[in-house]
Amino acid sequence: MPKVSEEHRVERRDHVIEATLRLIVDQGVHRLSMADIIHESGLSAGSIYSHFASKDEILGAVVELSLMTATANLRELLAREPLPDPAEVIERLLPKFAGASGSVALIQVWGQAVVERQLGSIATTHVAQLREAFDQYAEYWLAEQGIARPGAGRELGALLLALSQAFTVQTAFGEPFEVDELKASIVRAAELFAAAERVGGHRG
Amino acid sequence: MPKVSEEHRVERRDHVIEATLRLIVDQGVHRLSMADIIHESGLSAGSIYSHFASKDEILGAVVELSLMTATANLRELLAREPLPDPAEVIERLLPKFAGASGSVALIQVWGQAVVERQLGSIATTHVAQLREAFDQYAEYWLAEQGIARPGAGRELGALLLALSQAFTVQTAFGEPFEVDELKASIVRAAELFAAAERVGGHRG
DNA sequence: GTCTATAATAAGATAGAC
DNA sequence: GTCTATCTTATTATAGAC
Repeated sequence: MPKVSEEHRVERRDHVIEATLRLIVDQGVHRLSMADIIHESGLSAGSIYSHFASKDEILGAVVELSLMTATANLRELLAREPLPDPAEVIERLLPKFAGASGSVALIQVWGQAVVERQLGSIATTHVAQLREAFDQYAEYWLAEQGIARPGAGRELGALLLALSQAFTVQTAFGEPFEVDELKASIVRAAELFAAAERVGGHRG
Repeated sequence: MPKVSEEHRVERRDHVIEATLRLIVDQGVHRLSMADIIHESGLSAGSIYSHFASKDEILGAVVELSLMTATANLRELLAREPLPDPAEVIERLLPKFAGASGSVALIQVWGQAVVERQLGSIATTHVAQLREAFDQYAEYWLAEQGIARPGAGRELGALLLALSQAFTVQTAFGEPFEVDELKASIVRAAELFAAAERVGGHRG
């Protein structure tokens, strides 16, 4: 196995993937052409096609990277001491690009994943992992609040994942959404959840 | 003003818009070609171009219709007696197509709106209206629960709008999301909100 | 208004030299 | 592996008859 060559290969692929991601943020998937990717990456057509079989393969790699990034970020947050609060977790899920860019990219990625079989199955895998990470975070966070009811973590995890999706949508849109208001909603929802658990657990 | 002609015009436009929407649900915006629209609508190229200046104009109309539909549906729900519960409201927001299709279309529409200036401003308007309708629904619903604190409607409205966005994402994806779990989250969040208001109002 | 046929261009992918 | 040049097909939009 030639090691240098392998490193080079990965480096080149990442370079192309990131150029593509930038383009998607700027102009959207539906205006994305190979000519754009060639220009933005600074590589040539021949070079790109020696690393990717097709434009679709590049898109697949972009989808995978985007979704993996969110899960990786959440896992990193899970390991922090002290544990970040729910609003912070959701805010730091997409730091690949600053501000709205990560959200814009992710929404485009969703649009692809929802419509293309192959991308959809990639997405399913990563989303399941993201969900697990959220459940675990919720469990830890509830434990800090002195709550340990089995199942509570999963319930709050579901809510937080849902709210993180809303966060993605709203930051991508910008106007007329207000990020601070949404963050307040998230914090409040989590607090209400914890308070209710503290008082009486989940009433059926 | 020739009335028949005007009706005809609107009818033809709607026909094209709905054909386009079907295609978007099936194959996504990024694979949408005029040839597809021509075939799916059953009209000819010449006919379509006599009603729309360009493919982009068709897409704009699709975006506008999709977003208007959600607001219109919510307003209709607002007028119902008895008032539907939060989970039902969110579920019935996108009944234009049954099941996941409405969500799939809407996610595609978001992807477009987030990236194209012109579509973005259309979206901003409609989203603001949707938000207002949600606030009002929340106010009514809280009133039914015996809660009338000024501002409470806006707070719950923000939460419900956010959760409706998550609902759109999750129904569009399908696996591994579970709609019933999300609906349970929505109901529970609303109930916790109401319960907290009943006990002590919003603590700062 | 609507149709068929087609012009003009854009886009994905490959060939072949280095 | 990488480049330039190019092939081939798709694609948007229009022309002109009816």
